[in-house]
Amino acid sequence: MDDFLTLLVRTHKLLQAASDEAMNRHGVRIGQNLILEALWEADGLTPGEVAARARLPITTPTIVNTATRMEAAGLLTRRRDPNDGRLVRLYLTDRARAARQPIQEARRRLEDHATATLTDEERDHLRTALTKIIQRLDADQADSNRG
Amino acid sequence: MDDFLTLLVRTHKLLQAASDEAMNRHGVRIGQNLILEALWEADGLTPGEVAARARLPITTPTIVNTATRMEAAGLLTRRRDPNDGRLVRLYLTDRARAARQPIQEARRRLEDHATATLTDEERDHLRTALTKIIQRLDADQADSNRG
DNA sequence: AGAAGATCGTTAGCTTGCTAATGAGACCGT
DNA sequence: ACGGTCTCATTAGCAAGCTAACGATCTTCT
Repeated sequence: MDDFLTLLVRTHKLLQAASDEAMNRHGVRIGQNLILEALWEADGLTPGEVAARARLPITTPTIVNTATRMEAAGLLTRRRDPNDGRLVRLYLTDRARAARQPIQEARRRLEDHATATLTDEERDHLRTALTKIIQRLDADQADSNRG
Repeated sequence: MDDFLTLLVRTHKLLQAASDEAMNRHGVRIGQNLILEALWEADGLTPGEVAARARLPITTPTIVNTATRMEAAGLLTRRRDPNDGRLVRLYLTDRARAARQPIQEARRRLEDHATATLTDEERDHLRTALTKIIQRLDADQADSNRG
């Protein structure tokens, strides 16, 4: 009988691998997804804005490094903000915009596939449990940040 | 309302961070845990054996690289097998053996803490759901490995 | 106006994971 | 006995994440 930590890490690893494989077929790596999602919603954000608006906590240096790889892959371009020389704005290329539908579709299908053997009730329970754990651990972090 | 993939990645990230912090207090990093667990059970395994017996799938190069860091940190020593020159055996130091109880205890406490706001029933549901997902995705992998 | 401070992106350097390529050693068949 | 093959650990090189340090630019205060 495995402990919960192990089950969760195992699930995460399998899902990340499957996500990466699915996205690869559209010329995108798993680590680029958060940036794509943010820029699909609002093109021309700065790295700091992407980090702040991403659906998951991510640091600015990670955005910058990933953006560099995406630039090399022809997925986005960097342009200096004309009004504030400190800022750099990230703009998606046509290729990155075209990948939106297929990638979102692929991720939705993966999620459905992974949870296909669960009942609706089990899916609900799963979301509830994960949400509770996140709230609990987030609260700890807030505490430690307050010192 | 977040999708399941996001909830799971978020949970994983928080738990990994908390695990790493807990283990740091005993001079061990999160990535070293799988090797420690394997060698606590059976000291003197080879990198390949550690990879095969670890509680989670992990590749041999990852074992080798992590073992190098652990050697530098004084957690283990490498010794060539006298009967087979290809093999390298990994032996824990006293320090690594002494860390066993506190680390296992810390991980157990973390797991209890993270799931403290769940009912027993919710915990059961969670394990069931994760197990089902793992089985599902493992089956896919087996398929693709068969070609 | 000019210095001090705040706010950016970036770089440096680390850990953890992967796949593919290397090289040393054991084994097997002739 | 020795050439080919198989089996190991290791190395090389990449992606993705982090914290800390750096350097450029804005802002603010006197």
